[in-house]
Amino acid sequence: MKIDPTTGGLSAQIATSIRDAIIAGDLLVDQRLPSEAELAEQFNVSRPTVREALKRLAAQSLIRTQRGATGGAFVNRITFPEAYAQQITTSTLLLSMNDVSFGTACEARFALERSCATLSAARRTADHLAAMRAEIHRQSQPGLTDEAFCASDVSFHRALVDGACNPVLSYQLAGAVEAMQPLMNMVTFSSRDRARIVAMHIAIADAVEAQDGAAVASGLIDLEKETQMLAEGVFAERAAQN
Amino acid sequence: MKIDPTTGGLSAQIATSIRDAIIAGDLLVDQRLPSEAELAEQFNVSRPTVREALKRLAAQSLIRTQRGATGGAFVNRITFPEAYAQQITTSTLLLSMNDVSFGTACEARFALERSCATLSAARRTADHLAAMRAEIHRQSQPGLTDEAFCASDVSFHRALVDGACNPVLSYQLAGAVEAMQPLMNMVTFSSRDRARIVAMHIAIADAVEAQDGAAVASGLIDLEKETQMLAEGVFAERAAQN
DNA sequence: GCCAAATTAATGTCAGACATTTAGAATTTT
DNA sequence: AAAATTCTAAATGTCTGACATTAATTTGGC
Repeated sequence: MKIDPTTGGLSAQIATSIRDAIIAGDLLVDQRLPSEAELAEQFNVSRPTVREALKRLAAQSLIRTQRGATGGAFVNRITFPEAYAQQITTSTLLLSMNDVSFGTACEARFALERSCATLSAARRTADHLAAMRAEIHRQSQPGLTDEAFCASDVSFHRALVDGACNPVLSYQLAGAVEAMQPLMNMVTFSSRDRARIVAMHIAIADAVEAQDGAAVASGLIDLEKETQMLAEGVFAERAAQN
Repeated sequence: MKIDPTTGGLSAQIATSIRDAIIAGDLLVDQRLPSEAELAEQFNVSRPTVREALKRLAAQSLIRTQRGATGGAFVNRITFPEAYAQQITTSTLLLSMNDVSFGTACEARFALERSCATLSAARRTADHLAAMRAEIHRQSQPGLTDEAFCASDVSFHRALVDGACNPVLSYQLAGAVEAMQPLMNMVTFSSRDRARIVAMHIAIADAVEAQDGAAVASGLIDLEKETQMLAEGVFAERAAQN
């Protein structure tokens, strides 16, 4: 574990050093790191400095710490839910902080989602279908808030993605789909808009049920067009008000 | 900024509290947080505890710190390269730590990559094409190490993805494509295998040049089949040795 | 009026201590 | 002898206080 004295602070260097060891496979999952005192001696720094480095790694779920006699820092097995959460946080902030246009984000989102149309049509189980139908039903309820409508929309698409039965695909798409939610919330839907979207969701669900991948993909294309058009209208209206 | 005393340690709670404030928009980009001493007073904890919390946030690129008289912690604008790096780290570890099969990861990767075939065919510039051709040339050189061949393969696909001219798409796919590299490195390619892969790359590049999105997608399907077949062979051989 | 030195406010680091948690060993009790 | 309890040790979590380092600001001298 060598350190590069040029970059950042000491704690950052130590964190990088340990992270590289984990990535390189020098430290295996569930392996215990030396105690904080030992690390401090090894790196020739004080214990608080080591602790800051360990907190950095803990923030990325690379390690977990345990108190007690046999405690210490352990290399953590990153789980899919943890990775989901991290990716969604990063993606959401990236979009909200970089003036990404609605059109660009929307295009990326639907392009990615179309990638699992074929697989989802082929492999979806009854559970996935049921989840999609349930969300469609929820969306059709009158008096739903915009937030609730969007949340249901996200759940619908998540069910579609999960239908591909590929956890890696689900993970990658989670960021793309969920990170869009704040942007989607900027668009308010009239009840007529909602009806059209629900109709498209029904068409997609029908295609998934019929295991017709091409129809699923074309349904998603229609939905993207509709979404883009709606957003354009909303933004044009807002621009006119100013 | 309230804290939930039930979960984790103090520093984790403080980090969560500040992170939520950033996500909610209470703290804007480039806005300065209170000094460590002030935060310590606000949360009624000591300075080291606050520092550990800040290090957690710094590890996620949510804040940056600056020393000096006007220094402090500032809300950081997450840049695409930073987000890339984080996503690649997370994705790589997720795959390597969870016994994800080569087939599953490969399927996800190509499915995602196909999603930008149409866009890339339509929008690619001369630069993207040149980058693809350059990588094909590099891959054709004899005596290349397996690592160098795989690295060039990744660069080729990155150029293809970037051709879609959608930064959000590039970002999302970076994780999928690059995270596969360690798994790909497990497969060693004979010179005959390489020749076939290069031929497929040429077919894809030709399709991109001709702006034929369907041909790009079908080229990617062929490439996925070839890759899966090669991997199957390698794994079968390894199993036979044991 | 301009340049250099002192000031100041902030983070970065260190040292030592105490608190808390937990596993395991030692002890006591049944 | 076995089981329950207590004790102990090792580790992280936290606090206090101090000093080092950095960089903007102010002040002083020319």
